[in-house]
This record gives sequence, structure tokens and C-alpha cells, in this order.
Amino acid sequence: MKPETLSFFDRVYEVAKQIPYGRVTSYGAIARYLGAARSARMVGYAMNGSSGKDVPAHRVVNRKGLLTGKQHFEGTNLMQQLLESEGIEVMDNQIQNFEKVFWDPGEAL
DNA sequence: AATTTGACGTTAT
DNA sequence: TATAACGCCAAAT
Repeated sequence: MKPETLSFFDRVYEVAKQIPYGRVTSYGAIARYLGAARSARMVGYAMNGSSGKDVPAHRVVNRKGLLTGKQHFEGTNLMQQLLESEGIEVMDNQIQNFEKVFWDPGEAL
């Protein structure tokens, strides 16, 4: 194995894996924690390669608490089901009490 | 090497 | 206040 430089994507995976159960975070929050506050879009893009990782992509939403990425999951409501399974209230792709379930990496780390 | 993309965020109208 | 357009930055083609 070669010690390749951790790509920006890999760092996103590391942070996403640290999201506690029953919590969610936003792309911008992760990006900002990595020092790339303007790279929020990259975080979401990184999740595309999250397949095969232990990254709970379903716990990552946009800053509005909207399940924008659910379209990328298998089913149409799979992402919502996963969140509800963790005790998070989701209605019409919108997380209820988003501020309560929001987990800020900068605050936790 | 250059261009396009994209699961967002912010600023302007 | 709500809606629309722009900007960003890293990876993939």
C-alpha cells in the first residue's frame, strides 16, 4: 500500500463516519470543518464514492435540513426511512426539529 | 491540459 | 419575505 495523500473526499468520509446516531449534519458544516468552507458542494459530491465506506450518507443533508440527496439512494424514500429509524422526524423530505438533531463537527471536535 | 459537473451556500433582485 | 442567479472548488472525463 502506498501512503497516498488523503484526498478531500477521504477527509469527508472520516468526518461523516463520526456523526453520532440520531444526529445529522450539513455539507457546509463538514466542509467548513475541513477548512474548505466554500467546498460544500464537494462534500456532497464526495458522498457519491461513499459506497463501500462506513459513511452514513443518509445523515448528511443540506443546510435547510432538506433530503436533497435522497434521489441518489436506492429507493425514493429510503433515506427518509433510515432517518426516521434513528428517531429523526422527517416530513416531505424536510427534517423536523433540524436544529435539535443537527450535529456540528466543529462543536463536537 | 482544459472543460464539465455537481447530494451547496451565499448574495442580489 | 420569497425567488433567482452566481460563485466555489475539487474530482472525473
